[in-house]
Amino acid sequence: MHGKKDQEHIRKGPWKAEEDEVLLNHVKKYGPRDWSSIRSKGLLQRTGKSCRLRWVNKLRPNLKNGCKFSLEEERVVIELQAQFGNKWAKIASYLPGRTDNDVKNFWSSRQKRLARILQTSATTSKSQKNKTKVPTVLDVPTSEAPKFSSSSEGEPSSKPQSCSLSCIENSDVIKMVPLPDLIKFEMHSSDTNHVEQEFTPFDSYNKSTEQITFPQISELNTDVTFSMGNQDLLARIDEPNFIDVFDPLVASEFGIGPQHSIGFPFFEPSGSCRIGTRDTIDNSKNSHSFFDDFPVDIFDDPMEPPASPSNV
DNA sequence: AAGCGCATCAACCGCGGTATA
DNA sequence: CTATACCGCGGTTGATGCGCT
Repeated sequence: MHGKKDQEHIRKGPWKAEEDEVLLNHVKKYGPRDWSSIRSKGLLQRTGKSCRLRWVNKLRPNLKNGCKFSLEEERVVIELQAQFGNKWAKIASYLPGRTDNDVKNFWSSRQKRLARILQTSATTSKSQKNKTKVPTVLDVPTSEAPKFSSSSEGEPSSKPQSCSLSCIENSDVIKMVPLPDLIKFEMHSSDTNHVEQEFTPFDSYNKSTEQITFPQISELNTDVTFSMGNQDLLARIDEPNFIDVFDPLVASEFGIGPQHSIGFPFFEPSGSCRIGTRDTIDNSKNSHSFFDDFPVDIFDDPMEPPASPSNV
C-alpha cells in the first residue's frame, strides 16, 4: 500500500564520491535546502534526510573534519553542556566547523571514558581498602551524567547539571555574549572581522535580549579542591594524571591541590587541530609533538562561516 | 602475528516542530 | 482548521581503526 515504490530504491549506508558530487552540485545550484527534491528529481536514491545529514556533517564547507577537539573546544562543550543540556546543535553553533554530530560523539565518547575511569578507580580503590569514603562526585557521573537532561524539556539552564558545583550556583547573569573569555579567544583570535558579523549564533544572541546565565570560568577554576563537579572532572579527563583525582588514598579526599597544575601544554593555539586518534593524552605528555602536530592549513584557513542558505 | 577491547566516526531512526496545501 | 510533507534534532548503532596483550 504505502510506498513500495518509494522504499525500494532508497540507498543507505556510506556515501560514494559520486553521490557527494551530485549532492554538492545540487547545493551549488539551489542551496542547502529542498533536500527531498534531490530524490524526487532522480538525482540520488537517498532520502532528503540522508542528503541533508551528509551535507551538514561532511560536505559543508569549513568543517573541521578529522580534527580532534582542541582543549578550548572541549571546555566550551563542557561548559555549554552544563548550561544547555544535550542541545548538541546549539552547542555546535558556538563551535565553528563543528557539527552537532561531532559534539554529540565527542560528548558520548567522553562520558564513556569518564565512566570507565571512574569504574576502574572505584574498583581499585575499593580493593585497596575502603578507607576514605569516596566523595559523591565519584558516584555522580556514572549514575547521573549519562542521563543528563536527555529529555529536552528540563530547561537545563535552570538546573546546573553538576551536583555540588557551588561555583555554578554562583554564576552571574551575563547579558548577550554568554561566552567566557576563553571562548571569545577562540572566536576572535585569528580574524576579528568576520566573527560576530557572520557567525549566526552570536547574531541571534545579539538580536535577542535574551539573558542567560553562564558560569564564569574564572570562578570555576579558582577552587577545584573539594568542589570539583562533573565539569571539572570532564575538563581534566585528558590530563595525564587525571586518574589521580580518583584515588582517594593519593589525593586524600580530593585535596587535589597543586599537583594538578596543568602544565604545558594545556592550551593549544586557537583552531589547532589534533589529528589522529587518542592522542590527547600523548599530546600532554610529548611536548615535542605539540606544535609539530599542527596541520599545515590551520593558519591560512580562518574558518569561514558555513554558507548560509540565503547566500547560495 | 593474531585476537580482543576500546575509541571514534558516520549514518540511521524516531520524534517533534513547522510550513504548506 | 486539518492533514500532510518536510526539516531538524537527539539518541542510537554498526563499521572501522588502533593499541595492547
